[in-house]
Amino acid sequence: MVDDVDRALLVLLQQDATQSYETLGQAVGLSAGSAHARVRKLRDRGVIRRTTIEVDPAAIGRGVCAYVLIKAGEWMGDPPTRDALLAIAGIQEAHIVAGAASLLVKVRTATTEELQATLREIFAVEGVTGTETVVVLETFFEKPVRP
Amino acid sequence: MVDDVDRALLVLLQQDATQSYETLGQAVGLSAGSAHARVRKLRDRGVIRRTTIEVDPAAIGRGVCAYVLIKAGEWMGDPPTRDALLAIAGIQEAHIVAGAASLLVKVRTATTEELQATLREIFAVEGVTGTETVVVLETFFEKPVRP
DNA sequence: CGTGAAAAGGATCGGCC
DNA sequence: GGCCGATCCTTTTCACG
Repeated sequence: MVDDVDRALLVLLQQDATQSYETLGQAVGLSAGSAHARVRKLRDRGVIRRTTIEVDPAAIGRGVCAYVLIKAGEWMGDPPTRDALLAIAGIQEAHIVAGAASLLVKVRTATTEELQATLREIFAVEGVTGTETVVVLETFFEKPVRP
Repeated sequence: MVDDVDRALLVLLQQDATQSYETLGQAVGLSAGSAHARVRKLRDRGVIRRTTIEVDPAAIGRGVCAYVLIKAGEWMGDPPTRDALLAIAGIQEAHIVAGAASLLVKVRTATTEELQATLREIFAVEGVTGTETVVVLETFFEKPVRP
């Protein structure tokens, strides 16, 4: 389904999605046309979800990062909960998790005041009985995925 | 430093970094050339860190996702710790955090057995006195950052 | 699946407002 | 800063192995 050449292409594109198919092809021992065909198929199959840019959070007023574990008194894995969390601007990711907490969300804000406001919003969501916040002081690293 | 037009460009590029500067320019009311100049400057200033692809984790054998809170008996915010964590294949992100735990890492593996192996590797790192693992059952959503 | 080459469309640069 | 226009390069497609 995804062979070694595909994996190599994925790694290269994760590093830099602006390089030409010519360059890409040379790196994996293929012609530009073939490299292109491979990548198109990866896109069509959904292996490549999209091409994006990585933005420096601090440069756009999102310098504060925290993970919030959310405890619930009821099942919160349904669309209404999802929509309520989606509507909170400070929340960037939301996951249903196993363990003492029901949900884990990643929050990014400009200031700690905004973080506080976001926590208030989280508490206002139906079913939330408690939160535990882990504030990120520094990000050590973020590796691209190795396929 | 980053005005409204820049912010609009960042949002558009996060959604789809493959669109032409012509399209981009029309969306923000600029010519293709000017849109291009804006984006280049955003790159040069480091606001745009890089252009990447988003890969479906399940498609490349990374279907299992977990967050691990790491407790330490000593300060673990120095390069040696960083390097030790970098060397662990299953770890995708590592953050220094405030709270009961010292570090928070994001782990992605193909299977729960591999997750277990990764936890073993984490315990082998100098200074680690305990871990608390939060397994992700389902990802609700991952929003692009709104500048 | 791969290749090579032609056609179409963008990226990029310089001169100018 | 932004616009326009002219190259140059890439993406994209196609007939063929």
